[in-house]
Amino acid sequence: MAGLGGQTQSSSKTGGMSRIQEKNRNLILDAALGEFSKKGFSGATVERIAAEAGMSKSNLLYYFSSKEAIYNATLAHILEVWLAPLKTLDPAGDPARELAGYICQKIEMSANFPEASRLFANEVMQGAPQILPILETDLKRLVQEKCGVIEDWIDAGKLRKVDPLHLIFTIWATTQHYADFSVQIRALTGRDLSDAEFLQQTEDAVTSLILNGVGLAWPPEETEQE
Amino acid sequence: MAGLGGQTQSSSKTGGMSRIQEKNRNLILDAALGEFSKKGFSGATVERIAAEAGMSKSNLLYYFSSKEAIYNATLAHILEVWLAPLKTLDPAGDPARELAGYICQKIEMSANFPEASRLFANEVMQGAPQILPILETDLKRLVQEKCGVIEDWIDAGKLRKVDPLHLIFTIWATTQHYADFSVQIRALTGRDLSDAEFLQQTEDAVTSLILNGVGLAWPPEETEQE
DNA sequence: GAGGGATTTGACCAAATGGTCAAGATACAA
DNA sequence: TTGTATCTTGACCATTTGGTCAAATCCCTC
Repeated sequence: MAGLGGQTQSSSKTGGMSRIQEKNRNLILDAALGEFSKKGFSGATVERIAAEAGMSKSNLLYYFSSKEAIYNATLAHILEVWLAPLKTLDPAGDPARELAGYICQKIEMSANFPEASRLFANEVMQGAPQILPILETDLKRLVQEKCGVIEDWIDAGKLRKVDPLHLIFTIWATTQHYADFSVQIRALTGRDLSDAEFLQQTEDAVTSLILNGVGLAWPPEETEQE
Repeated sequence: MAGLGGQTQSSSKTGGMSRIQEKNRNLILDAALGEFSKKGFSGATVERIAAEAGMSKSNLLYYFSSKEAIYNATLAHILEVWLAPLKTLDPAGDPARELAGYICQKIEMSANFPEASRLFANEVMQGAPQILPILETDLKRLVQEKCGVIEDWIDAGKLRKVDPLHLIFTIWATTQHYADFSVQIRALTGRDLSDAEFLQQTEDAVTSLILNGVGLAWPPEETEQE
């Protein structure tokens, strides 16, 4: 495995692709996400991905040159949307609302795209063979920027003094846990995030725990919305 | 894979085993933990485990009848110690100290046995094919008991009203994150829990975040220790 | 130190799997 | 319609890998 290089030209760019190509690539990526997230890279088989995508293995290999290529494309495909929520943390916004919003976004990602979460978790747990470079550059830059935002909130006295890095890690850990360990959660509670009521409960519990953890009142006093 | 049944007679019971047997079984289990945690069940190979344990594949299969048997034994071997900390939550103790102690124990488990954490995470993420029954019985019972303890603290007014289940999930998620995602954490911070200073920082940050999250003062006022 | 069970191993096997290839089917432009 | 590029597939191959087996070696008891 050689790391996800530049050849992953366009995950969503439709340019220069026939209708058939675009349709089949999407079918494959969807199937691959299911298979890789369920079985991990080694446990996944090209044959099953092809079957799930409704085509022959040979045909799949016409679109992606190797198993690793499918894996990289799948990873690239989800990475963007997966890391997006953090970018929305607005320095100018109200810290409590910003953090609560971020937490809820992440929990809803876990609810709506649990497979993406597990794929990402799997990749990182195996040592991030493909995405390590991205973590060390793009993600690191983004995280440092947002740590700065949180620092500023702290310096402005809006937040209790907390290490921003560990706050971010805690938010990631907690929110993704509900996707990655959903089987365990279902075993213990009989429910998971696909249950709307449980989702709401989870958002409330996690948000209130973390917001109070950083010294912010939550839920905000309902004096006036405007 | 048929689930980890009763045939896993004795993970630590030394009875009825020659010295050679005990030595080799331990060598194998150690090697297997490394391999399985690094590569997952499918990615691991019996040959590599054997090599790591310093014996031939054939010999390994003399001690464990199949790859799955090694995997189950490894899982059983770590499960006990992995879930132990929760059992120490003492209803009679001071909630702040009890929770802080639990959190630190878990973080230190992540520091000292990151492979066990990743093996466990891997197993659960794949749907817990082997340990689901244990989760649904033993773990469920234990968690319910400890939720009761936390409820009692809340009813006694010692804790802010929080869903105990989500509190436990948050603690698990946060503490295990530092082991399971250590590669990502190293990519972002340049350090991980093997660094004593970072370990201390992490314990402080996580403990303070969660304890304050449930409405407990932390660190406790240093009035008098006795 | 001889006998016998426990331990160890290399040779081997069968199944699974990633990937190739050449031939056939399909869609689309002229 | 027809020719060509795109798309699709079954047959096939090489490698990996879990597991078997019989033969050899070791260890321990008597």
